[in-house]
Amino acid sequence: MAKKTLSPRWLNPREMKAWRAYIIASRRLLEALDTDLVGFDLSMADYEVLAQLSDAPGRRMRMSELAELAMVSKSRLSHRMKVMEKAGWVKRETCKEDKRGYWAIMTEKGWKSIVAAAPSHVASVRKRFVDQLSTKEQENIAAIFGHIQAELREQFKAED
Amino acid sequence: MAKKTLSPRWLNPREMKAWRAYIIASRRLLEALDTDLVGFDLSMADYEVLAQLSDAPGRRMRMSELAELAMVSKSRLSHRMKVMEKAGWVKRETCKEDKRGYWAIMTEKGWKSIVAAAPSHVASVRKRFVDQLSTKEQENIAAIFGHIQAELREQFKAED
DNA sequence: AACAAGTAATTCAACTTTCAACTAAATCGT
DNA sequence: ACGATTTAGTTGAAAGTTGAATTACTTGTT
Repeated sequence: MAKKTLSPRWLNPREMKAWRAYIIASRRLLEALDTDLVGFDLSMADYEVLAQLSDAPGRRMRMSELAELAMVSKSRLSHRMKVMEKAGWVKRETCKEDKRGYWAIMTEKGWKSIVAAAPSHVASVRKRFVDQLSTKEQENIAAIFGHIQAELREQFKAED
Repeated sequence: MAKKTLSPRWLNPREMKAWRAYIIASRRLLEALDTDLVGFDLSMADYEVLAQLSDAPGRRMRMSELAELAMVSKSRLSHRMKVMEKAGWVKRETCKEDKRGYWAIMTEKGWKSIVAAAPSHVASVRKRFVDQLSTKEQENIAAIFGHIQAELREQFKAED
């Protein structure tokens, strides 16, 4: 990868303001949302795993697919699943069609946990984020971050 | 703390789209920015610590203030400083005016490291975020996230 | 059929972060 | 000036995360 060393273009005040506002607010926001879940013994990451699993048909999903959807590494998912299995929220079953694999399965208890946590979590997301935005702003955010995400994928491809 | 259990207002499709786009893009973005720094042996968090320190007069700052500005816990800063001290990027000196405290001081080597990393980091922030936004969008982002941040502070106060 | 290459998932070891406990110094109230 | 409280910062242990190595199975090639 060739490195450009010539004259970096520093951020101008407007750019800096956008970047700092975004990064600082995001950190605080994520922090707050995580804190809001503490009472349910969940982190945002674990919530996401359970939420994805609860949406799957039969509330079961292959580990890899779950890792993908919940945006965590396979290794991390393995570790978290061990913890959540101990808590009785999920279990694992070997997969008959592909014996290398496992099904992650949400238990009744796990279902109850996520159902209990969801309203509070959604309320947090509303209060701290969604309800702070006008309709127009919501659409702008969706467009902007949709674009950034798409561009990241492109950039990733381009960098091999 | 009283808990509202009555009829949660789920997110409508527009709200959901904004929230998901934001949260997913943000994760990927932060991931990419961190990856971009790997070659400099820095994480975003460590970069932020060094950047803040390098901006301080005399490139020195009290630990607490540095923790505050870099948005990390005191404990975390202590641990990271130990690592960065071992790497020769910073050192600590007891504070004469307040003998409980310490000065975090950036070394010449640390200064060189951050100066070496900065152009690449700024280029990443540009390429992956800032340059993806129009002038108007930059202003919108600054306004929106400035507002969210302010509101978080309010909410925090209100919750004691 | 045999074997190389690829894939699913876990495990191990190193590292990072958190949380609570701790030390030492400063400040506050009386 | 005295004890009580607060503040600055560190520490150690536990929990979480990462990435490479590993195991076990599947797929593709000849």
